[in-house]
Amino acid sequence: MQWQANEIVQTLKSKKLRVTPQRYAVYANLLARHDHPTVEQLHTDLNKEVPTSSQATIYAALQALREVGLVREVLLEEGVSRYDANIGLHHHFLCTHCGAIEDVDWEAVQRVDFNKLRTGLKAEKYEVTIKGVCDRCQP
Amino acid sequence: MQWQANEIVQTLKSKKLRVTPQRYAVYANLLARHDHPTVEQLHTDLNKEVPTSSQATIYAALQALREVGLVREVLLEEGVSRYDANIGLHHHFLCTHCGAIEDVDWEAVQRVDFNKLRTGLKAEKYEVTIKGVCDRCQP
DNA sequence: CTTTGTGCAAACGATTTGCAGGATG
DNA sequence: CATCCTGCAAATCGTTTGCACAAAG
Repeated sequence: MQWQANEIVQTLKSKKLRVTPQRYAVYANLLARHDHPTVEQLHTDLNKEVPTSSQATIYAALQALREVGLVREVLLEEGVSRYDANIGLHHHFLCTHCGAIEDVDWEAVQRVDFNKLRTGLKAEKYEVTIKGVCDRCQP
Repeated sequence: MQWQANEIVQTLKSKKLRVTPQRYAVYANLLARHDHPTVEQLHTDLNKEVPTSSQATIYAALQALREVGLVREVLLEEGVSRYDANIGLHHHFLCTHCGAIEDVDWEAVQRVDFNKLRTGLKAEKYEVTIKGVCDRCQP
């Protein structure tokens, strides 16, 4: 998926978010990568060439983006919050060896039914987390 | 599942863990409840009547229990580590309204196959996280 | 008695907050 | 030009660590 600057700006505006360079940078970066970076990774990456955003601002940007549903938080490992601009339904694969996280297409996993979920629980959505070993970590 | 003091002691010994009152208390408490408490909840609960364990000790106990596989960490919500002495395979239900977490029997969910997992990924295990509303939070 | 665990307090790291100045619409 | 954002530094919160003493086997 390739995104153009203009689309990104329009998307932000459509959510009534002010388009600041920092916010744009955070969102564009998240759209461009697929490894669910942490705040620290974002911070390092964004400031690689030229300083663009402080940590606090990245946190604020992520929060704003999360509130309007453009970004989601991914919690798979202890003590690490990762962020994902892939909003569509998908599952996750976590390499237990190197910690890499990868999106898994929704269609790559059969649809799950909850046969005997206790009555009283109203399920709304679900997600499958698959753990295993990625190719780079295999013998 | 009702556990007797002796079983608990034997289980700990079988894992070569020294049986201290604090460790025993943490593990017995986790076995007795099913709400995946946080460290803070454990700390409060254990010291309700009589002070038994400091926070640091609870952390240490949980780590020891986790290393031998008697306890697992459950990560479903932001910034909260929960602990679970239910070691068997099971899924989780998370109430999006009140945050309650509930175990879901492995058999309550059909078995999941990964039809088109990218070649190169070797899946070892999986878990389904279901989000929705529990009965206490329904209108 | 040797080894390991406990508890306190200090240290730590990720995230949040207060606030003054700056940019956006 | 009113509103919202940024960046800095200080504050906060969960978790970890160092160390002296105590307990387990």
